[in-house]
Amino acid sequence: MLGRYFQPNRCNAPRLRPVVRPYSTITSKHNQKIVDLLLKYKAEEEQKPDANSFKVYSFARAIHAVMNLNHPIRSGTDVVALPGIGLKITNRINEHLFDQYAQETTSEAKGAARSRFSGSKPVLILAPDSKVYQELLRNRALVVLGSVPGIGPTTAKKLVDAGCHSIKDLKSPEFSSMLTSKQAMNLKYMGHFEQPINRQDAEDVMAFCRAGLGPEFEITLVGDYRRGIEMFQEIHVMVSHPDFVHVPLPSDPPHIPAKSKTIIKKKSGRRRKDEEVRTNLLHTDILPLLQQRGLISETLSCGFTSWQGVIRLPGPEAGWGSRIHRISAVENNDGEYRKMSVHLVPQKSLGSALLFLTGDNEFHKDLSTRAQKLGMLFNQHGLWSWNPSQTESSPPNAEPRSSVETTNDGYWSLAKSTSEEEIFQELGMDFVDPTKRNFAFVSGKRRGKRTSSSYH
DNA sequence: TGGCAATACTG
DNA sequence: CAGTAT
DNA sequence: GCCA
Repeated sequence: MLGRYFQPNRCNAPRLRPVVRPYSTITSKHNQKIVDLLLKYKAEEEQKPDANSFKVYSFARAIHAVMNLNHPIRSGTDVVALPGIGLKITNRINEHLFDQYAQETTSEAKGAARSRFSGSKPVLILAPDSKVYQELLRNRALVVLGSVPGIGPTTAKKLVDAGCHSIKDLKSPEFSSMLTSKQAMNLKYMGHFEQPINRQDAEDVMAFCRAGLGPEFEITLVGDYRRGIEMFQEIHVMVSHPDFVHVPLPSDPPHIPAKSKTIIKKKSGRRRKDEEVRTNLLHTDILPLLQQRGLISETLSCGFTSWQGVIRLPGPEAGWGSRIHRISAVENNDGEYRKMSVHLVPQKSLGSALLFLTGDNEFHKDLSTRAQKLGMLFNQHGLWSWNPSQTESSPPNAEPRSSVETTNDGYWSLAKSTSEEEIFQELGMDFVDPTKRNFAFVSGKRRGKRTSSSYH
């Protein structure tokens, strides 16, 4: 499973017969056009290199359902209740019907007589005030509004019932006031976030940050970029500075509760956190600078050492323009906008943070598991060793001063954290190139790639 | 959110 | 014919 | 893709 064996080119498949279509001679008395439409979608899915066979089958089922109809489909309501036809196909059929209707009305306008007599197929004519046409309009509006991220079927229905029928309508204050702040933001940046980010975009952003923050800040592109991915959805940046040195201890005291003893919850240190939020370089320097220089456009969430939000792509250095120009561009929502995150990391934790922020998820989970098996703990701040309580006479020279009052059973001490190499070494692994940090590697490392076939 | 079908090929 | 790959 |  998991598409490990997919063949990029079907022409290489050795024993593939000419594509067998269950319905090679498909005719429908009343809905030929719609059957053709669905056949086209089915074929499209089949062509894709990573085709989903269940999806293909679903189209086949839908085609079958339509074929069995003994009356023409006029709108989605004729078809939505049919087994095997769900929301997406209903919407596609509606779209098709609407287009067909528009086409026919224009040809009617050109010459009523001609279209009346030359059309060999039954012509679908709908009065603009007919119930069926209203239904098509409503469904079309539901689809359009539902295409805004964060607006689902429920909100879409509310909006349509309130008289909102298009994205343009939605942007008027009357309707945009019905949106949550998140929905409003997704509307504002519609068409931006779906757009892929390429490596050059990310490099431009990094260059812009470097120019804006000054030489003492060390800036690294992490996430998908560092794993060598060509196109991705979000830019992740790691920032460090010699003045930012705070390395928090793991908050969960014991790593493996051999016996589920009383769970110790220490909520001390709150005041500290508030204090740090104010003095943190992220809040005092990085974010204000990036904002003033016209990069940051929106803040989605802002935590202690990390920020996530929306930026305006600055483009290559030659096209950065003036600060004023960029600021006004952001104000007018001009330019290209993408999601970005910034993580402020102490230099001491550079290696573990790099590992943590580069990912991917599976790889990083694997590291955590390996650490656990060694009785250690891996997080973005470091690889930690657990030192059992020093009731015995072995107070290690690590850094017991930072043990705080976590528990009486022992304390965490930082084993390795400054470079990826030393962390790999400590975990007993060879260095893994960032481009190899993915599920395939993790699973391949565990056991040689075997087929699932095994006899018994 | 995750399970899902049909069939040609293999031995 | 059943298991498997697609 | 659909559906429970």
